[in-house]
Order: sequence, then C-alpha cells, then structure tokens
Amino acid sequence: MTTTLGHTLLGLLAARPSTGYDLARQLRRPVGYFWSAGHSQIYPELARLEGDRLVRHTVVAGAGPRETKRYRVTAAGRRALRTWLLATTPEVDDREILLRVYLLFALSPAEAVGVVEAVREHHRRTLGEYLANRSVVDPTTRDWGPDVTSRATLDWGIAFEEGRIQWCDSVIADLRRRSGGMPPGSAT
Amino acid sequence: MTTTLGHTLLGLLAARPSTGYDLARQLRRPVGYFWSAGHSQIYPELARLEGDRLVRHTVVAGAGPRETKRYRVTAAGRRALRTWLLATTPEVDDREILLRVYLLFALSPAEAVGVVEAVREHHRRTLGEYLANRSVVDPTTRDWGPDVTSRATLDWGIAFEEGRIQWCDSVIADLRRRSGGMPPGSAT
DNA sequence: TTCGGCATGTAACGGGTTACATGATTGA
DNA sequence: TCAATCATGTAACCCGTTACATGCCGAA
Repeated sequence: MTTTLGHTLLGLLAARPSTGYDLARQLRRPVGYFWSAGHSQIYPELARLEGDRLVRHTVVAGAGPRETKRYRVTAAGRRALRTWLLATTPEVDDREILLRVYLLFALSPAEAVGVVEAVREHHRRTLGEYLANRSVVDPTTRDWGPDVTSRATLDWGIAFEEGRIQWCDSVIADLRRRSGGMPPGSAT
Repeated sequence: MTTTLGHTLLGLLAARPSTGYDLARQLRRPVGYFWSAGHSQIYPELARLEGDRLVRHTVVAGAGPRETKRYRVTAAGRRALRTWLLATTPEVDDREILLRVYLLFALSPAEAVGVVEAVREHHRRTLGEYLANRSVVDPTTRDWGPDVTSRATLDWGIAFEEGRIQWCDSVIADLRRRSGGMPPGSAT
C-alpha cells in the first residue's frame, strides 16, 4: 500500500534519477505549486519504497557529511506508478488531480486521455451539484449576511469547475494530437 | 491563539446558534465544499472556545443519550472573529481564502472590500510567478514527457489565478454596491 | 424490528510541518 | 569570515480522519 507521496517520488524518479535532497527541492518548486513535502518526509519514504523494491540507490560522491544517495525507480516501481495512475479514483481532491496530471508522462498519451476524461466527468458532476445548490439560495438576497458571502463562494466553485472542465477539454485535445490518433469515428 | 477551525465555528455560530452536531453537518455541506471538519474535532474545539469565553452554551432538551448543548458566540468571540478577518495574512492557502470570504458577513461590506482587495493582490502576484515560469518552459515541446504534463499543470495554475482575479473583481464590485458607497474619488 | 438521524464524547493512527543535529565546500 | 548550498537523518508536535462507545426516537 504505497501512499500519494510514495507515488509522487516514484514519478519524479521516473523522470530522472535524483537524491532525496533534489526531490525535496522539486517538491518546493515547481511541483510544490500543487504538491509539497519536506525532506523529513521524503527520506523515510524513500527508505520504505526501497524496502518494497520500488526504487534502488547507488552511493555517489557528494558534499554532505553523510553519503550522497542517488535513487532510481525499478521496473516494479514503474509498474506500481502506472497501476496507480490508471486506477479510477472518484474522490480525489484538487491538489491530487493536478499531481496525477503532472505524472501522466508515465503513461502513453492514449492512456492519459482516459484518465483526464475521468477527471472531467468528476468535475461535471460537482458542477451539477453546485448549480443545484445555487438555484436553492438564488433569491437575489439584498441583505448583507451569510447568504451573500455563501453565494460568493458558490459562484467561485461554479467558475472553478467550469474552468476545470475547459482545461480538461484542452488537455484531452492536446493528448489526442500527441497520440497521433483521430478521435474515434472521425472520417478525415 | 485560536485556530482556523476555531474561527470557523465562531463564524458559523455568529450566523446562528447551533449544537456541535449541527455545526458538524454544516461543515460537510455546504461549507464543507471548501472547509471540512469531523465532530471529533468540533466538540473539543467548542470546549476550548468556551474556556476562552468566546462562546457559551445552554442545555436544551434533545434526543441524544447525553445533554444537548446549544452554543452561541459571545461579544468577545465576535471581536476575535473580526480581528482575525481583518488581519492581513499573505500566505493563506486557497481553501482558507474561500473560508474567509464566506465569513466576511461578520464585517461590514466596506471592511470586507479591503480583505478581498488583499486577496486579489495575492493572486495577482502568484499569477506573475506562474507566467514567469511558463516563459521558461515555453519552447513548444513536441516530445511526450514531464515537460508536457508540467506545462499542462502550469496552464491550469494560470487559468485558476486569472479566474480568481476576475472573481475578486466581481465580489469587490458587489461589495461596493452594498456598502452604498461610490468608489473613492468618483464625482457622480 | 431494524435502520437512520439526533447528539456527544474519547482513542488511535497517519501525515505534514518545524526544529534539532551534523559538516564539507564555495562565493561574497 | 560568514552565509548559503549540498546532503541526510531523527524527534516532537499539530491536525485531520476513522473507529469505538452510548442511547433515544420515529419511520419503514
């Protein structure tokens, strides 16, 4: 049972072998914009992943007072990452969605399309829920109070979900271009 | 030193006196869309707030095996909530921003404008950071890999921040209308 | 009669953040 | 010489989630 952080590290190492220190740096910026972790989490997690044979390390010359360990992902690690990315998970939070999209490079563009389509569907459902809620609270409240501010946050939620759906569409379009495939049923 | 959850409860109780159970229900839906908490957090937090004299409870007849306690916020509690909302906090996460906007009803519309303007400024700065990052990674990558997915998440971040800024503008406009005031310097 | 909602509380667990600890090299 | 970067690790603490515990009432 590997955690989200575990899969994050697997993904970063799949892109390029790194030291724990280096992973910590990537998890501040730019990955840190949507997923972060401190080195105190990373080092123990790397040890755990190595115990599960999902990563391996070699000692290289370095500047620190301890050994410098360069980690790389194993074949089993790549499989674990793929399995996690392909698993349909309906109830993931927004940060994890961004993380998963970032890690999609571990799949083929064709496989990635399916994942993003599931994400899109999730947002479509949430949007429906918000719209239903809005029609309940709607009666153009004139008095200053919780109804007004509640409405403001609901409006944000609606704008957010609409934005996400558009973004999913553009990512899906890009992915289809990259998988070299025409959309199924096209005749050009 | 009252926590975010503490201020959330203060805010909900400022809107209407409630039992802990009722607060837990509100923190699932609709407030739960952006801020959630389980009852196991809420009951101890209510006890702490009462210790600080920010809330008070009265025992009412109820259905449970234990006493049913109806909480209401004290004058000191209202002051604490106002102080927290008015404090300039640059480094708050997105969920907390939504929460703060939801709780703005505890301020006057005129005061609320200032808070939302600070939020807007924060998003403007973050957007600038993202745009700077994007121009670095920009060279229309053709190869499938981390650069493509990283770009996709950056694009989301940009769309998100732009959406937030627009939302802030519309909230500010609404707030100004409600505070009955012309924007400072207007001559009509 | 059994299930779900009301109603409160404690305990255990897991993950994230902060602080402590060590120490060489490089540039201002 | 002083600060920052590289580099790894542990310990304490806080917060949120899940599970345990209790028990009445109304509806199906």
